[in-house]
Amino acid sequence: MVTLYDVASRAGVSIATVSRVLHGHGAVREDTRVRVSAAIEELGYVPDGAAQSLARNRKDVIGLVCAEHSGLKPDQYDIESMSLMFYDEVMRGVEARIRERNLSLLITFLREDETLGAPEPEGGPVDARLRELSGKVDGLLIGEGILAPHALAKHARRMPLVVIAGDTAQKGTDMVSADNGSGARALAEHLIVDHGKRRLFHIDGPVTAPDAAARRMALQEVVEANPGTVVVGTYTGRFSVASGQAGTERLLAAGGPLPDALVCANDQMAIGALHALAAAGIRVPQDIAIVGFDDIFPASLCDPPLTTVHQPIRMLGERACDRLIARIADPAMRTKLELLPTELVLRSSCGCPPGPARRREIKPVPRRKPAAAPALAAVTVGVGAVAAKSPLLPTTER
Amino acid sequence: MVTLYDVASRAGVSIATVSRVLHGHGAVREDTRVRVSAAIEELGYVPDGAAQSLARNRKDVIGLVCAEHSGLKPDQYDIESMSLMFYDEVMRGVEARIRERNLSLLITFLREDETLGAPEPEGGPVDARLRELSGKVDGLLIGEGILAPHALAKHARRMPLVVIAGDTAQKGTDMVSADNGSGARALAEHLIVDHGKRRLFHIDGPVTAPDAAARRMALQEVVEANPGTVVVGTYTGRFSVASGQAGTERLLAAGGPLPDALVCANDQMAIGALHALAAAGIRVPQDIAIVGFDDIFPASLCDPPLTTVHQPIRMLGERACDRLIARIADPAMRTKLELLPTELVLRSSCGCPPGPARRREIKPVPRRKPAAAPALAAVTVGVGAVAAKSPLLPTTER
DNA sequence: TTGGTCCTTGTAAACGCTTACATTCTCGGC
DNA sequence: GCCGAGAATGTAAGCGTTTACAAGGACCAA
Repeated sequence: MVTLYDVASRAGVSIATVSRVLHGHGAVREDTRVRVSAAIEELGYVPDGAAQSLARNRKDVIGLVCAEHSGLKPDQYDIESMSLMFYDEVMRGVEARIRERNLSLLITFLREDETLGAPEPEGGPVDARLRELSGKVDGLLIGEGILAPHALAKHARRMPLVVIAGDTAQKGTDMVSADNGSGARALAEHLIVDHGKRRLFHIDGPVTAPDAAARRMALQEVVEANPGTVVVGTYTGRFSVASGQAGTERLLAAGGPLPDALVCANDQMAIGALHALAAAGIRVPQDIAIVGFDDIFPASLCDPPLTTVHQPIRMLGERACDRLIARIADPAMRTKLELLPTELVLRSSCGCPPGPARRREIKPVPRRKPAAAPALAAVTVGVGAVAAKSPLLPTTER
Repeated sequence: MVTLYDVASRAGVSIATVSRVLHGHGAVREDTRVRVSAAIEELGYVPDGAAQSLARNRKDVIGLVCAEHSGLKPDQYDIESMSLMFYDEVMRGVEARIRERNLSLLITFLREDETLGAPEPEGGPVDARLRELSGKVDGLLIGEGILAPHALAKHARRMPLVVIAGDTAQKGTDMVSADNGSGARALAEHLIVDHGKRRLFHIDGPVTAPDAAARRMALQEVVEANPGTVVVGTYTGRFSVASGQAGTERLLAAGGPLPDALVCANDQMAIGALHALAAAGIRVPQDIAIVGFDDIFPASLCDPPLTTVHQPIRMLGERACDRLIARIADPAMRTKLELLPTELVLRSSCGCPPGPARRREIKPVPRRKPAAAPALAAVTVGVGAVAAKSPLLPTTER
């Protein structure tokens, strides 16, 4: 291994001078600079990152912890796992920011079976992995649902940490999330106001999922705000295609008049519903409208293409990264919850005319203040520039 | 920051003892061990990764360098960029291996505009990024086409390095790649032998792409080996949906009898071809058969579902990682090119009956020895276990 | 008791870098 | 030719670990 000493002795200077040349810091005479540069080049010297970190007292590395589906074999890499793309895109957002600042990105996947279930006991495997990780980074970005709140808080006390797409009710931790509530609200209003749908059937997500909760609450608010509108039934699915299909089959089996629209808590379940309806010979959107949520890639491919809500996933990564870097710089900064605006994507499954998708920016709607959480340090709703320039539900062709 | 010294003084021992407890190395009396563990826990001590790396003289980190498409905005995250999933899946393979050995994974994306074009001058941006990276890792995994061969060789001399899916003609560097040749050969044989197609039209990839070259060569060999079979025309596309569509439109515009089949160098172009044919009212596979390559996710969704060749992408990551770890352990090891077997995925676009995809393992076919490269250090073709148990083109239902 | 073994623990020297501070040059003004 | 100010360079003290080696204790046999 080539070290500073090797370069120094080759160039006939001290290691301090080599270091100065390397970073262009102190003043170095031009001819020495040239001599040293030559030595560096000839020896192929590359500074040792570990030694630099130690001496500078910072690692210039930030860690990203993603939740990975468990036991997924390569050939099962199907629509269910498309949600994997969530972290892939988050990662790209993070990486873009990281790079601008000359930092590095350390990635860890946590398997589903490691992360779910009861709050992990102290010293469990996830806890241990996280500890080890934290010795190698300046700060941590953690995806939703990876750690139980108390464990999260514990780690956050020890090191800079930002949660991505977490439970927005949780306080005292930096968090960046998509504005599920406003998205779901806009979607419901589109169905009810624009398309005059009155009788809705709700294919809900799991009760444990915080984003499902936000979407559910928004739907209810819109329904309440529009007299004559009613949720004729709810099926609690598991965010999978199969459960969307099952829920729809059960709805059909129950008989009675069809509802006007099926509101699905995510795209996968909407796709499942589409399958079930097609099998029953029911036409979408003529006989019944369907909407999803998330705008996963296949949403634009199915028949009819799905009206849904797009999440700014990559931006989630960027913002979370910005926040983390800010916190590393100032550990005393107040914690914040930042909600990013979503976007309505109108395709034809809701009854809109076929053709290219139309997109609507969604103006963030201040959430009902959660009764039990008045002490939230700060809430940033939406993002200045984007929110400011968008009037309520403008339609923009792209 | 809590250090070894803090723990040591709290437990009333020396730092050496704390270190021993931490790693369970030397003998430590039970009661001291307990005392030290308690101190560690109470103080929330986490060893500093940089200091450990420095003292141990290894980083326990490996780097993965991926090529990212440039200027891709979030809402353009469409089928063209599905190839991004390539690295996402490679990454998961790598991560799986990394984790088993308690290493960490450092990720860097290189943008297309940084990586393409003429061999980069010394000290260019990519070179600089790579240098910096290499100070932080024990070894590097580099994706195809990121560095010009000579630059690659230069870096490989300086540190352990394995190329993923690179130009298989290049020698002297460790490389793990999918067996494009055997895959393309099997696909062509399926069309010609099993379906009796005789007149093929080839929608080829860019001349600069090494995998396109491998596929092209295999197609030609199969055609030559089957008298009466002919490639009636070739269109050189750019691996995009649009170019597949354009190539097909040009074929149709030329008039004359339709060929029996369209052999596309990747799935994206096959999908473009499908669009063009549908627009012209030509039925697939009744009027013409189509096959793609890569088995990207949407290949199973289009109409008709695409017959194609599946690449073991995740395994690519795993093998490359294994190889890298081996090289780190033994830098003097001979370099190897490892080709992983591909898999034929039979759906209905080739004329096979509709229904669930059938998959065929592909027995690796030794490649024609490239005339100009006899000095290849070693060639491993296929993978022992898989290759051994599969007779020529067995059909396996899954 | 004494000497010799183990077992346990402590001491101190790396590891390769950054950087505060000390030292040596260089050079213009007198 | 000398002085002083700045510029250029060198010296050395960390940074937080690991680990070779030394040293101290406990215990047993003689």
